[in-house]
Amino acid sequence: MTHSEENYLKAIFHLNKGGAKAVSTNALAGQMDTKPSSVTDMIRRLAEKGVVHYKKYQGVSLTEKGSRLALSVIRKHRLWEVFLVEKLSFNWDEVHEIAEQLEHIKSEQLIDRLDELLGFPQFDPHGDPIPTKDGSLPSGDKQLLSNMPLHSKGICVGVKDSSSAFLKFLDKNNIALGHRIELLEKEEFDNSVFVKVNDAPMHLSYQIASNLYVKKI
Amino acid sequence: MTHSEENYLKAIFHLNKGGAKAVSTNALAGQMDTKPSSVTDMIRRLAEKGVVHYKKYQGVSLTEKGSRLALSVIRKHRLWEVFLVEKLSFNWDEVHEIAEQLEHIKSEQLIDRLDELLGFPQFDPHGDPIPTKDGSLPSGDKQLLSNMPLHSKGICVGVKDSSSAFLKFLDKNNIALGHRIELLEKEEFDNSVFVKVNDAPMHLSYQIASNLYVKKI
DNA sequence: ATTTAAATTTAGACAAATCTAAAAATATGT
DNA sequence: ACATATTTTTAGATTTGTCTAAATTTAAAT
Repeated sequence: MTHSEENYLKAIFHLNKGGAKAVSTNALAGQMDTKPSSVTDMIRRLAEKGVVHYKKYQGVSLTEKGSRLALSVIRKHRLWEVFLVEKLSFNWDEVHEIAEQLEHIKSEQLIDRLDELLGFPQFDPHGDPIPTKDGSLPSGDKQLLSNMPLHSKGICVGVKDSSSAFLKFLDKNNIALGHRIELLEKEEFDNSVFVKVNDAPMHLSYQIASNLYVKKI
Repeated sequence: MTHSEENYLKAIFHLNKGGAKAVSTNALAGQMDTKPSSVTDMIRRLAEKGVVHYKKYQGVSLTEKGSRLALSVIRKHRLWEVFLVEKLSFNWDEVHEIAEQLEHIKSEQLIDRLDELLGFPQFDPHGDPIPTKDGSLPSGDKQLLSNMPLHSKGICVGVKDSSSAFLKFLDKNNIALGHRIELLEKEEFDNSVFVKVNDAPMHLSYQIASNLYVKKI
């Protein structure tokens, strides 16, 4: 697979997430920032390689093989994003462009060991789930409080940092597994959040919010 | 610069190392594992971009600009090799192919931070010097004690850390500029080294060894 | 120095990935 | 349902990087 082919597979995968029906040529052209005619050409090549289903005028969708490939590229992208943030101190909003390049590096072993170095993370810095080696996505309904959309509600289901200092803090502030959490406001400046925990309003630092897993309801 | 163009610059740089005269089309074709006619085409493109000097039938050499670019690619290659060995536990003989890909990733910031993460190494896992950000190659004969090959001998010529604490330590242990140093053994576990300083055997921590410059003899 | 050999360049072609402009198929509105 | 609008595909051209085969230039040898 060339870089460009991998990017098309990724785009088809993302556009297909919502509905189960085929992706239109125009939609794909929009996503790829290219012209519909170019998309048609590329789709034909991809169909010949057996990674997409394609019938003229009927849109395109991934085959089993194409889906595996797309997930593998997405896995690489998100693992590299974690690396950039965790190991090289990039901000979560600076890493996308670099990861777009790194995701095309070809070495199974490299990715396995990167995964290990990072402690087998389940989510990338944007809160998106990282596909596993065998191609399954961890359920999206569990995510870090810091990654939840504004005004969403959920149930506290876990912690990322399980140090006793952190758990003690949660205890002191009456935050526990099973408690309801509502995200009221996000502070741009320091990424801290205003929440209600079981109707008790409180202000949590980014430190805290980025270590609490919440299941959306 | 495209990946291919960067690879040509690198190849020209390496073939030029020995003699000062221009690199022949055939030699370059050999290095790049391609045909001489392809090389001619590429050289013309590179000349138009002002990164090589080229006169028909007279061979090719790097301009100032081309040399800077080549060194930058080599720097990336060698830093990634250090990363693969130090952080991902690859063997030194497994990293070349992967580094060939990683060296083309475009981000100044990425390389600067990688350099920092690795502790500003001067040599790659094969012992080749890593060009600095400003494009100078550390001379092969001065290097950190911690980077010296086993059983090599040298003269202490400088320190990296020049804090008084460190200098006091050297004084107390009778290590000074001009003293002979022989590297007897390296401890895998903590990277400490066993050395003889002017025939006096001693055991130095990695802390120490990675702050002492030695000139090979 | 003249011929032969080797190195280098040109000419023409091809695959990948893109574009523009025009044609064909599908969808939409009343 | 029929005309019109939208979407999609085709046709032909371009760029990058490569190739083969032929022509040209430089080097070598007797």
